[in-house]
Amino acid sequence: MAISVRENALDNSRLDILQAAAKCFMERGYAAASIDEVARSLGATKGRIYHHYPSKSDLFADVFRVGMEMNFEAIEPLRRLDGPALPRWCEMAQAHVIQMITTRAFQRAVWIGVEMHLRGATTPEQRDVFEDLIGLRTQYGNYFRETIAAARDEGSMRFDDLSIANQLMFMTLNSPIFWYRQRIGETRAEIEDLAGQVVTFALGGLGGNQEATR
Amino acid sequence: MAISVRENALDNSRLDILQAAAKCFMERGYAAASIDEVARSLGATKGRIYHHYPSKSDLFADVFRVGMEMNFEAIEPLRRLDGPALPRWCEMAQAHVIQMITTRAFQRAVWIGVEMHLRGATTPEQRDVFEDLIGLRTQYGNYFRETIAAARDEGSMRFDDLSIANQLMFMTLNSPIFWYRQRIGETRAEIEDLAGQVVTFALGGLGGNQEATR
DNA sequence: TTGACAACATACCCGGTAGTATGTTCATCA
DNA sequence: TGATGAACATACTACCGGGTATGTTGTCAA
Repeated sequence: MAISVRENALDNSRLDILQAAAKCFMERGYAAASIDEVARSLGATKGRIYHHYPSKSDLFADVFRVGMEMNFEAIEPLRRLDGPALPRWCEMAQAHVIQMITTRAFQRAVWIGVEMHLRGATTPEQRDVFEDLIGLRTQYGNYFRETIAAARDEGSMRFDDLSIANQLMFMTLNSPIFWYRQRIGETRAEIEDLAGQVVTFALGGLGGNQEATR
Repeated sequence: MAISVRENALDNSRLDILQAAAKCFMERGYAAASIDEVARSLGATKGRIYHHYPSKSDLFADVFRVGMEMNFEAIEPLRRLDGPALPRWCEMAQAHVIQMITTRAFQRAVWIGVEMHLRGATTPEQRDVFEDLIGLRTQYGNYFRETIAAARDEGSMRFDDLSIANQLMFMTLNSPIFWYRQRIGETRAEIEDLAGQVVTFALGGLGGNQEATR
């Protein structure tokens, strides 16, 4: 059908914009990233972007949303696994870290958005849209929070305050968005090994029983 | 002496500016923070700030520098302690986290500066000044890096890649600059307990022998 | 007492950027 | 085949914020 082709083209065009925007937001931050620069990196002009998004804020929000949607997709099948919480957490954490690495630009934008919200660096108009996105992020975070709480109850993790533990865990698991650099010719196995080291660190931090999973 | 009084007044004036600037940079980020806003939070105008600093970039650099100087002061006596590396690391880490909490605005600015450098979001003029500051930060980081390397050699820590472990450790120890909120009537003991949880997480992440320190 | 200078405040310029208003082109459809 | 609208590009405005040029006030030194 012609319509589906057009809609597909539309979606592709929007996806291109989103990817370029994510990269710019990652490289410059929200305030310093300009719409002109996003357009220039696409070989286009502002007109193209403002045709799809009413404002810079809305463009950023869409990057945020798509980033979170990718995260949900990545762990959705894992969080429903049966059995003890510890191996389930390991699977979820590993998938999360790989997600941070492979969709780094989007995840960096998510981080920026969360940070802006925490700092209150949002205008009243942004507030409503951000509330939704932060809600998504909180829900996603709760999946992990519930899992480590269960693991603690099962005796396979040991930590004091749940909120603090969750904070520190995410700080660790998210950290590749800051320091990861893509190597030329890097294999999937190398990325998984890297992610494994991050997960191992987080597991240790949560007082996890290393022997039980190795 | 009259001169020393005047110089002292100068230093106090500059310190006020630095504190206000650190707070603005923390709340808005480098790009979004404006000189006018820093001045306004001091009940002053731009003139005062540009009298002491030639540019926004130099003001930021001074915040960065002072933040790092405070860090060095905090761990200098500890890093020279004799004995095994593990308890020394615990002391250093605890002091570091408390530093992150008590001088949060400055440390947040340090983070912003490091991030800008990593992203290459610096102008050629900023480059030279930033190189110095990043050097300070690297030197500081090496104190910890050497300590955990020693601890691993001594068998009291267990991790794979030293660089990654150091990255993840700092990510954990620095994280209060993002999520810590001052509570009214909070005691020193409560802060130390909070810091203790952060240090414990990092220690576990580094494969530290928990029993040896408790 | 007066000249000089530090420590600001005031007023201004100007480049960059978000957002808008208006073309332009091309495909689709009646 | 002509009309219509999507998907952009072009040209423009408004404003904010870094930086500067200049005025003002108080202090100290000779």
